[in-house]
Amino acid sequence: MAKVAIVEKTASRTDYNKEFEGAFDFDQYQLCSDSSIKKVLKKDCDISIDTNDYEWIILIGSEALKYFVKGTTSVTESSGSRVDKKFLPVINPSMLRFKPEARKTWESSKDNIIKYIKGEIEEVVIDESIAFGIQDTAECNNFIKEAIAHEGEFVAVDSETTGLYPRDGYMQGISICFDGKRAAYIDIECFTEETETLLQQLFSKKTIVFHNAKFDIAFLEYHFNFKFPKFEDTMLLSYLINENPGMHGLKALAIKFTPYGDYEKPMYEWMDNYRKEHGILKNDFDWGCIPFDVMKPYAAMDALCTYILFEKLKKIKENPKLKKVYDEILIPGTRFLIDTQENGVPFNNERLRLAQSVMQENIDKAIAALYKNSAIREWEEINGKDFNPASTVQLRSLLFDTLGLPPTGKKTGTGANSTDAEVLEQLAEQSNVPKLILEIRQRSKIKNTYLDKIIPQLDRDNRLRTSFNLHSTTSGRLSSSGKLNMQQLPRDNPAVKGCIMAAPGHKIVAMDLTTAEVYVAAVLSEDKALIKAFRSGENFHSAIAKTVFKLPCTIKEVEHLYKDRRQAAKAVTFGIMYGAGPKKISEQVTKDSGKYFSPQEAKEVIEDYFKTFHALNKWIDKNHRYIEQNGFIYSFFGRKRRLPNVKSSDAGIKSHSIRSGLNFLVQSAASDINLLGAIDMHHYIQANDMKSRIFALVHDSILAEVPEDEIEHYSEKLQYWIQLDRGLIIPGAPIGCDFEIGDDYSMGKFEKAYQ
DNA sequence: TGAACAGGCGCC
DNA sequence: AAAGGGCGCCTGTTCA
Repeated sequence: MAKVAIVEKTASRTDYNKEFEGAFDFDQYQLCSDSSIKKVLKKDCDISIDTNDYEWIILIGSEALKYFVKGTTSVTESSGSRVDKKFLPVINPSMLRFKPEARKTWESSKDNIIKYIKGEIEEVVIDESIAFGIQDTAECNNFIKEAIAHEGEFVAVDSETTGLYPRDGYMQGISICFDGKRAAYIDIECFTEETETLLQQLFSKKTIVFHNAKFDIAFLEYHFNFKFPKFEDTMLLSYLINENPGMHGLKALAIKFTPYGDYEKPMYEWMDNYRKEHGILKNDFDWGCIPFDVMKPYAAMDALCTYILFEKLKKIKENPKLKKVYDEILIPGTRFLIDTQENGVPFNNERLRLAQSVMQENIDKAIAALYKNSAIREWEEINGKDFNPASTVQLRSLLFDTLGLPPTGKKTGTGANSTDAEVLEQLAEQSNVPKLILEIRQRSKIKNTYLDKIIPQLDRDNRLRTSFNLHSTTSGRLSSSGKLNMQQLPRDNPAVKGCIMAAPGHKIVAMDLTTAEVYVAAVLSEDKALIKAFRSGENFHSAIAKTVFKLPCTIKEVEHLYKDRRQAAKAVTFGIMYGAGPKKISEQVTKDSGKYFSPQEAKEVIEDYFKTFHALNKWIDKNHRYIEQNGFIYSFFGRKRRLPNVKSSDAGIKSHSIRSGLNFLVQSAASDINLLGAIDMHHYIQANDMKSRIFALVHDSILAEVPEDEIEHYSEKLQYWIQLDRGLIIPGAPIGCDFEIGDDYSMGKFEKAYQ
């Protein structure tokens, strides 16, 4: 019998003692990385066990993993898989009480570990017979010919590049696997015209499987002009299986679904050594400097694993709803986003620089004003260093110690006195410091996060090409990241939006859906009163306020006669979509209206609201029950939201899950209306050879640069595709589309503010 | 030096 | 009894 040790950090051993009972003999060790705890529990601590004494060492929880296997962080990633020959990391079973969703991971990890120890899992060796390199043209072309001739329908392809965006790097090589048994990494250097012809034949004949197709196709199109009529994406399949972000990387999936585990580790070790030898910081590492021979096994393994993953993950397509999401949203969405990203966001360099210097001046002025307050110098003398307004720790001590302002009672997550915007506004009456800090924060945010970041990343044509992601939200919304998150540009301050300018002869056309999520709720709940509000064609929140409060005026008059009532109705409408309670709604209304609105008043309005929208209330209750009973729910367009935590014994976690599930129903369908409309419009643009270019999506809006003579055509067709009856529609009252058209995305506000 | 966390804040 | 959903990214701080 193998000699096994178990190492853990906490002292709760009962869980796994029971789980592993009888499977094998094992010794236990407690790991204490925290020195203060270590002293107290000295007797239990034995972190200096000799690993040579054991054939296997089970590591419970991330602390234990980190201690023995350097460079690892996430235990969920490798739970149940062998690491570094003899270590078997596994998630801590004590978390199951609070996180029942981890039950599956625990069970399969446990089974795996037992198999390893009983010798039922054989070690796989990665060598030339399965992962090899090609640097010779003839050999390369023969291999591609072999791939073309192979009977299989699928070919996995992966590319190695020196950058994340096609214009920021070049291609080093591509890996191909056509039988799931072996894969080749081909050096780009050996490509000839014939190679490219053969590759295009391959890409045209077969269905090409990528892991993150958006990335590979963008590179392969930009650098070679290859076309991919049929492709699949293992990352998107993984997303269908588990919509929670974070575990869709090839590495994590290979560990989970292939026998090859963390095969790239030696390459990262090579990189670490190389950086150490040459004194290169992590961020400055150039992927181009990895020699072909170092890269080849790992690059080839990427294609091999992608192939294996596809064979396993494609089973999710047996679920007809998810298959539909994949075929009709995710794959067409990939194609659409490649083009949208390639179009890029048109920036005006001069405006960016102007805005940048204006922001810097404002910051300098505010800092100068700040130093006129003697408290700052006092603080600096006490602490012996310069005051940094960006440090919350320093600000906290300045406000509450040096200045002696009374804390508002609002705390941060860790129990310290908060210094957020709300607190600073409250404190502004007693000192000029909070106001100045707010000003510095606001301008610095705009400068640091947007202007400073955009300028150096512009492409030669002054366009910014950033990423939109299909796989990183639980609701099916897109996310945006990379060079710039296009979904969080300041809305009211024109400094950034004003820098997005259409080329001469073009306009920026921004289409917004109006109250999309409420529209979805109205359709799904079939609430007659809510539907009537949409049918009225009048301002939605005014119509709602009139109905809820039975206001004795026309809908148009609500806006100025009953402003407060309208505000309350609006807050409740949105609050309900998020599952907010009276407390939150009272805070929201107080904030919006500037007048105190008590939780009791909020409670009464909510009651009135549900009395008016009775069917909506019933629909919400019905779905709450469904979510609680089943632990998952499907959206109108077939997306699935898994919520295993509805079974949690923690009431907070449980109710959070139920709120998420309900919000998912409206958020998901609303954003899919927008995405499907954009995809269809994009196809229409291509089919009709229009010159309009969609360059960004923001959840329920679509941004495009449109030639002046196409504006009417574009707007009319976009509205058509958005309002198309996809089954989610109020007959006679399609979802509202607002159009804004201007030379820049601030719609002229930039000029007024800065020029 | 790098990673993780904390606090904060931008958007829909 | 109380309960706001979904994101990404900045700077500062702390610790290994």
